Amino acid sequence: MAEEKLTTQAENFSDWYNELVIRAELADYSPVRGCMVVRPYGWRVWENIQAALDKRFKETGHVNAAFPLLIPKSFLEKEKEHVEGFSPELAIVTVGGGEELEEPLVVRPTSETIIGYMYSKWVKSWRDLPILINQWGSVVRWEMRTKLFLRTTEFYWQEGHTAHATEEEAREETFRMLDVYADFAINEAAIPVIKGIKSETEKFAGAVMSTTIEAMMGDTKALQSGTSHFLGQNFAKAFEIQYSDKNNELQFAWTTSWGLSTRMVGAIIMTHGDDKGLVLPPRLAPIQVVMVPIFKNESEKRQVMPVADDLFAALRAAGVRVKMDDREEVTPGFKYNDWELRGVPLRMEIGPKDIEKNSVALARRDVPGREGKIFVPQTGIVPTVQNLLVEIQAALLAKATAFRDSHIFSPNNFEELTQVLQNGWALSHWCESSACEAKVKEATKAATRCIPIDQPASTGACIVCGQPSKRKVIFGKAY
RNA sequence: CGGGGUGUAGCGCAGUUGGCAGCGCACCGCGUUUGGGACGCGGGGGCCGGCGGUUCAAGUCCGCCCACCCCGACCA
Repeated sequence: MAEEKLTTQAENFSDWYNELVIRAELADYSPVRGCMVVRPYGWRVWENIQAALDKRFKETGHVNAAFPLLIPKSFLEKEKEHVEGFSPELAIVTVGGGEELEEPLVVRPTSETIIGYMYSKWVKSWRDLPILINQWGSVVRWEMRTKLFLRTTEFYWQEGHTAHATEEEAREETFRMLDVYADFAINEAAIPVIKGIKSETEKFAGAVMSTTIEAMMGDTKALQSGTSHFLGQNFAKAFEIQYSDKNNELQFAWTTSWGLSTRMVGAIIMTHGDDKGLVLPPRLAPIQVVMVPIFKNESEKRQVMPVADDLFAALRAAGVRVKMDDREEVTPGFKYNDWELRGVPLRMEIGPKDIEKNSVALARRDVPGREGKIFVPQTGIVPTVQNLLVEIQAALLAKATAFRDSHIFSPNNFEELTQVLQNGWALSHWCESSACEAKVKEATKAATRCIPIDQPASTGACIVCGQPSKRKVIFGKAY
């Protein structure tokens, strides 16, 4: 049961987040360092994310499968950049069944290697391509500093792995899945994201090109919320994924991989949450409408409950995720705060006055106080609620977009760049050299987030060194 | 691994010159309450992070160790 007030975002955004995750019962700390327990309420959010993504994966021709958790250590070593990137954060199993293993097994940090190995077995002919497989699972990366949902030692995600006959096809796939992620983020999570390409230093270990959707959190820090990689032939060569083309010539395949994790839950919390707690987008909320019946005594209860039950049944029959909070040991006021903390988009209050007037009170989570509370007739409650949920979903996206756009700046020089990065992102010309990127990081702790894909053609001078630049990049502090 | 901090009930904390281990919230029971975080009465719950030392006596003093948190280096 919730206690009193949350730390406010202004007081300490990080404390606000940590307290909220615990008190809203999304997740809890586990006895194992850096690992988290996803509690039922948090997991239902993840399940809704999974459903929305999985539907999109299927629509774009992908199928699900499952690959092993344990991978021979030698597999990781077959791709040079991949092993360099991941070896510091591997968990390694050396004993099984009481015996020292002949070859140590790594707990997968990602599955390019073992899937690459399997693809080499499955691919013989151009007719075997493309292979479009996704897997839902978890991976382990031995992180130094962890934070619930954002960075934990084990995290849950999906990883898609595809193999194609041509470079062009593989590049198309990379961007197709980036579009899927962006569509999901915007239309399901109500998080405006910027699609872009990662710099050389920020890209995935082993990729030729990494793309990302970047979101701005409520403290203006950036969160990479999903990534899609064009792997070129790097893994195909390391694992000998080869096929005979139509001319019977042996070719290496071209592969991609793309992932989105439970980090998305953290993104939702930090994009929409406020000082009263969580604010969940209706499309992903485990509970879309919570009903709070109000009565003082048995006689009022006998009047109120049958009507409340009927409304509940009508909403549920219409597919609305509705919950009746019929606890009698806590007051309605307590319930209001409790469900606001948990981010339920819409609250319905129904008491004796409503029975008299054939009305109910509806309170929007995204509009605080009296302004968000309206009285509507019980008649037609289903469309009323459905329309409001759609409205709330749109309002969340609009609000988050306005917030983000008001915190993206266009500094004119390096000095201004360091200034604006204290309170947002910078969109600037950049020569794409690692040296200039490092200088910005040195001065501000901010890195390049991505080169936005959708940007008007322009030429300019690198904000750091003044060399000519053809594209703008986003700089920002990141999680 | 560097810098800083904290370990006392589930959570947040107090504990004076060393002298019966406490408070608030949460939890359990009973009753009254219930349209924005109700109240009364009665209860349960402790290896005071660990080990060692000083002392008649240690949550308190001394030493060592451990864990966790925050800030950096690394990261979806």
